[in-house]
Amino acid sequence: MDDELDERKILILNAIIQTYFETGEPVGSRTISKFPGVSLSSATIRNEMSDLEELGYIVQPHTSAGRIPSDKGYRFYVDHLLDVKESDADDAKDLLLKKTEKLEELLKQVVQLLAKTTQYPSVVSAPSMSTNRVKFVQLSNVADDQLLCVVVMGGNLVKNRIIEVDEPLDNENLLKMNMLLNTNLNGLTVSEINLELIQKMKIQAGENAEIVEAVMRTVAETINDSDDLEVYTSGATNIFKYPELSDNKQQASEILSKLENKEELQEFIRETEDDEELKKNGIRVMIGSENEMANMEDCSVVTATYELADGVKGTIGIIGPKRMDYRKVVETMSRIKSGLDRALRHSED
Amino acid sequence: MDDELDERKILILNAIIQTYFETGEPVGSRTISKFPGVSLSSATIRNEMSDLEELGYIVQPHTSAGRIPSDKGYRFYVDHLLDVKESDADDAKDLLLKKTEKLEELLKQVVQLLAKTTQYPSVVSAPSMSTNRVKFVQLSNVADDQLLCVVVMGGNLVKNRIIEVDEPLDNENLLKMNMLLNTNLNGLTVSEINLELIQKMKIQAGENAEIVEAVMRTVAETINDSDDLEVYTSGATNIFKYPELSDNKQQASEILSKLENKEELQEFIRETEDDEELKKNGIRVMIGSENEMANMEDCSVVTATYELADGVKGTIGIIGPKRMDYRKVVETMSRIKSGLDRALRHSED
DNA sequence: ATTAGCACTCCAAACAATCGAGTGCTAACA
DNA sequence: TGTTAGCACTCGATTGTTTGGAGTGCTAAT
Repeated sequence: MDDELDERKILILNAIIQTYFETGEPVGSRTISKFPGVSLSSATIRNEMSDLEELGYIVQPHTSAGRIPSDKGYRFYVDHLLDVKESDADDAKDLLLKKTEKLEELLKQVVQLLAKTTQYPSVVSAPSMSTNRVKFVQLSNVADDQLLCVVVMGGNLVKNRIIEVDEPLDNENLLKMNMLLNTNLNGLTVSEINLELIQKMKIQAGENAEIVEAVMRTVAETINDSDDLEVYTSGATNIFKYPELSDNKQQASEILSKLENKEELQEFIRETEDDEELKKNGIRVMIGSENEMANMEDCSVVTATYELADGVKGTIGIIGPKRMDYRKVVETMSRIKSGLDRALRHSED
Repeated sequence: MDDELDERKILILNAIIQTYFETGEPVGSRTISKFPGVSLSSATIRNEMSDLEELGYIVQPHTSAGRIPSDKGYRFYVDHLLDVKESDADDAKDLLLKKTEKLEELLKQVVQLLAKTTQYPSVVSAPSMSTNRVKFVQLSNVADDQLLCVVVMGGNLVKNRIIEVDEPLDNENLLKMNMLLNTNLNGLTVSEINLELIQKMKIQAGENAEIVEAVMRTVAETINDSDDLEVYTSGATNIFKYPELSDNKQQASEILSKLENKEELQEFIRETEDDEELKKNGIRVMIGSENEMANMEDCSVVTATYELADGVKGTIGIIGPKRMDYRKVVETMSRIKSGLDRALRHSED
């Protein structure tokens, strides 16, 4: 794929993209001829541009307009022309991720930081539960007919639920129950907690098996509960900074809706996790219609995956116009990703 | 204030507002002359309109255009012309508020329901903590150097936090601590938990007072923690349905930003809670610049307060264009408010 | 007191004219 | 042979002009 472009075409393509990034306007041959490093007449450039267009790297919105990069052009830029500064380890000190113990709070901070730094709408998904392991379970009597069930998962993700019961459990039984729950559930992943296991535990429970079963089922539910599988967003209104996304009300509305619809967003961002067409530093760039989501042709999406514990992954991402400062975005994401990884590893010890 | 408008002026004002609600266009005298119930010539109407304008109930965008209601006009409409059907008690069955035990989930459902029903951006604030009372506190060992602190407040609002400790607490001390915490904190409001109290508890703690103090402080922090004071929003993108709010990108962006900025939103929505200029059914309508917030001149805000327990209040609200279906909104809010009140009262028993 | 009639205003939409940035092509040039 | 100057041409954007119509205020008749 490289060989279809000679040195000079690459130079010009780069100049076009750089200029377009700055102005957002189609760029013409004369502009390029004045671009630093290019010393060719506009006529020559026109010829080269004509070739580049034929090869599909740039397009003309209409005759007698300048050229803008096509998705293929952007792709080439991202793959070959973008030199990302490796993030200094020390560099991450400006991250200022407060040592909060709650994952939710941490992620909220991260998404805000991401949005503020990049100036693009940002998304952070909480790590998927499916491979996360139970660390601690506890039932407590909080009222006569209410039990509080608290579950701590890896990464100190805390889930809780109030369970209504018909008759109160006395302290002795509660203690037994807690023992039973912890011995059986500790270290298990969500998917390993199934009816079969509950059945097994019920038998172990002995005497008050009935209550046990009901409670157990709710505990399992609580752990499986994906309501907490939050997606955090921030800076959605940044799209108004980019006319190509917000001039068209229809489109602006679509994008904002997508950002508001957590379920869809979750699903979408998840898809990118295991995809292995990753770019350097584990950061994935999707340009325009490479993203198969509807109404997203004019957007690029950059995502990165962070890891909480072995296999427990979450994603951070931004959505912006195709004319995006990819370098800054990739560098920022890379920094934040590693900051996050570090913060999580720390809290994991 | 009533007496400055005679029967006929009211009739015409009403016709203007009704028509304007439908069309969104300035309405002229001829249109009104054909309005059901009005049998006057356009010329007569013009005279009346001229008076209404002088009195400030309607305005003319420019000479030779029709009239639109002013804030004062809307206010009159809302105060005197709007007959709200009292919400049938049974009527609320369509509410379908699932009996979720977690307040957060309930509120998320409510805000979505509100947005879906009204088609306006909706906001629901979690009840203010300040007057809420501690119901149950528990510390547990979750790892060698980590304690889990769980606090259940009125309305089953659960807060939790991981506390890092230098040395583990043995079971006996943990038990003592839990006793201490519950005896001292139970039934207290957030504001009653202060340094003085902590000091008192420290003395009671006896031997391992040091750890106790540190932990206690964190517990107090956890309870006071207002991070959980969530505001839920839904349907923000509905503003695109109303050209008067979204045609101007600047304004659209402002409104959406406000909806995204939870802190500001929280503060704003709180202000309306204790204000006693309430309308029928405890629902408050703010029209245009009655709301002193910047960039909200073209919006109306309708809020209602729900009550969790004695004095523990939260707010639900919608933001829409001044040309809003006030009747439907007020009725919907009224229904949802009472549905919510009922659901909460139930979970409180 | 009401209304028909009329002159007047002013926005919005349609249309026309102009400008200029940019192109492709050709012919001259190093 | 690759580069460049020059030129005719295209086409969107901008600006100005015209026109139509909805609406008003005022006056005079009922």
